[in-house]
Amino acid sequence: MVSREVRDKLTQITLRRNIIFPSADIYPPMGGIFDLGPVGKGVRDKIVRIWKKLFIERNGYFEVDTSLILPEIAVKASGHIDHFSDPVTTCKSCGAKFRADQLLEENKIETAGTTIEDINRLLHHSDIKCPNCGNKGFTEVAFFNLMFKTNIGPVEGTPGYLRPETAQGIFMAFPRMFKSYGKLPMAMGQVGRSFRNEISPRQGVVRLREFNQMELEYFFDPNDQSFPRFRDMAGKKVAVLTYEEQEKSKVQSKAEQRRNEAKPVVLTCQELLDKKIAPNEITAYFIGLTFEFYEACGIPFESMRFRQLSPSERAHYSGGTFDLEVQTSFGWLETVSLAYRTDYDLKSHETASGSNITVVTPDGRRIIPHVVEPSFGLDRLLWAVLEHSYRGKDEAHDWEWLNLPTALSPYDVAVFPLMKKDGLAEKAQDISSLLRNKGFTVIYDESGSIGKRYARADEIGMKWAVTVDYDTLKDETVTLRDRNTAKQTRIKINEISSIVSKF
RNA sequence: GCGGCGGUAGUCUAGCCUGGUUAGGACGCGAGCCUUCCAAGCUCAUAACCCGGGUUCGAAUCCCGGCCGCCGCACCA
Repeated sequence: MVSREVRDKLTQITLRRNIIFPSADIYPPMGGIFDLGPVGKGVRDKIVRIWKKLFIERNGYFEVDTSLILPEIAVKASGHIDHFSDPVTTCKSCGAKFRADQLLEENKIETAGTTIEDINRLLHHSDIKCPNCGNKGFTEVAFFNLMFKTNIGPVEGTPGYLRPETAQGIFMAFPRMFKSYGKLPMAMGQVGRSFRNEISPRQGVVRLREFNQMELEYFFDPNDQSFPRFRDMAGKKVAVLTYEEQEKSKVQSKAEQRRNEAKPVVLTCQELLDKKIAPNEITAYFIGLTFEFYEACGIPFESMRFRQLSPSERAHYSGGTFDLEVQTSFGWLETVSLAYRTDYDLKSHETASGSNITVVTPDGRRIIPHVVEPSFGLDRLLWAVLEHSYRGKDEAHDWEWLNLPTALSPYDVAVFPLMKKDGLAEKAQDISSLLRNKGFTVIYDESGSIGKRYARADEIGMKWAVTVDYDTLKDETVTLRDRNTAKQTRIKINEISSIVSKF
């Protein structure tokens, strides 16, 4: 586990360097909403770039960008009106808040399919006592929906909602996309923002009201759950915490503790299939690909595991769900959900819209495709990446620094003149624009001493720093400093671009 | 939402208990001098009492409410 101290130190850096900071904070603060400064945005963009490479481009999948605003009928169909709002009631004696349906269920009163009026009646005609203070008497049950509601059109226009996940846009675009490109299996992904009006956001960027997702929907014929070229992934090693393993740990207390004490097993993707842990090649493939992605983002193998969810934990329609959890200062943190959603979503939209969403297979069957969905929480991943990259002082650094993978460096290269005078600054600026014109992102810094500038660059995780000194003026060479070792090598100016882009 | 604790420049913090300060310091940032490679030094500058109300001649300080944060509980389809 990453220590609490690391979280505090990192939080100071992210504020001091404006990597992540509270939104609109010239006004009274809002919880659960943050801005990214240039460095945070730079690192996050690079995480997205790697994701796209692996989850979209590698297998020729489609990337789309669907709307943030959804009509009410769509969120009704997806189940977010009914399942995404909690019936909340308050104890009149002690003020504790409860979910009314859970109170009833705990007292063996069936609530499935009941309306809010039913729940109210059942609750107020029962002898249920407050689990907190033991007294009877609850307030009127009210729904609290986690979606942001708005109006489409003028004041009293059609009700609309900010999307609570990016997935629904993909499902609704599926029929149209399939008609022009369609052949199963087919996959579409998108990177975008989603909104959940959390009751009490906590823990920095871990629970946000406005957050970023990277989701891929993989559509396939349920009669063929193989994955094309699965063999490419078959040997990939992953860590998995099976449901059985979680059950075996006999710690009686909280489910969370039970999970934490259970040991993940390291298996290849092929073994996931052989041992029947993964339901199909598709799931096994994406488990492997997710590990590859996280390792590329600098998360150590030992600090992550796919946890198989128990039947009671996963959504009712799910054919199997695995969460990727990463060790952070908050404990094991869920950052990816890999869900087998069956045909639930497409079927719901077909029913609600009346559109025909079936597709015809090559052998003439008319089916609704099934879906496997790897869904990534980008903000949580960004935070986990930062925590794992944090380094304190060491032999090569008399300051804190971020050991980000080269591919996640917020800018490609830093350029410093050894000093401002004698034309060094001008030469360094020339080199900066040369590199910028070649498409590199460059930070140029001439203030303070050279050591201070190295420290500043290290603190935001810059991998490379080029320094212009007096030899540069004589022979067109510069020194290239590697962040991790602080070692410098002298290279020609025209070699910079090949070395820096090599990674 | 409940309970406990907290909120002072960009960051860290002193002051609060025991009301009266030009609200102090450090780091950072900016300008300048100096400086031939890892947060050197000097000068100057920038910048803060979360919001609202109350008590008082006077509130960063005491009281109440709100907002936000941390910890615990609850919640997290």
